[in-house]
Amino acid sequence: MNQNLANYIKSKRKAFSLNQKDLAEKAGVGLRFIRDLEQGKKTLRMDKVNQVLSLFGAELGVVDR
Amino acid sequence: MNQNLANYIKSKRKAFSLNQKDLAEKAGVGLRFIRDLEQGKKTLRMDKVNQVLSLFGAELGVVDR
DNA sequence: TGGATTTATACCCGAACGGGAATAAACTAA
DNA sequence: TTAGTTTATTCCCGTTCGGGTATAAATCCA
Repeated sequence: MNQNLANYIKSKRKAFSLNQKDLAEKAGVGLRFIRDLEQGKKTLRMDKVNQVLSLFGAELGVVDR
Repeated sequence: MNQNLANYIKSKRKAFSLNQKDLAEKAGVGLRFIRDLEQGKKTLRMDKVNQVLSLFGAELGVVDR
């Protein structure tokens, strides 16, 4: 799923024609975080991830594996 | 959604007749973490949350808001 | 090909997560 | 009630996340 999360963010970002820096600013997180996120880092903090997802009308939730 | 995550864990835990201590041990996380989780703390680390969810065949994923 | 833009990697460091333990509170049963 | 179990609150403290920055690598066009 982490690959999915990373890909979701990456594709959404590109769909909005944003670069990582712009996305970081819009989401209110650091550039480093966007990079960790798009590279599938697994130890991210949920609240920060949700800050980014909310820009795209999404959030973290429980899904079946 | 955080309330949902908290409630999901809590109801699953009870469905398996586990107390927080047992769940913590089975998931390989600290008791403090289970408590933070069930009380809806938003700044949890994704990997730790997934450690717990995997016991119930679930995981964190992107969902619509 | 070369220059500009974008992305990736590496470092420092403050802030806070999470483990563990102690204590208190809440709940249940006898 | 009282004892026993479970859950909640609070502390110390090591580990690491995430911001910021600098540098390198990759990508994109003209």
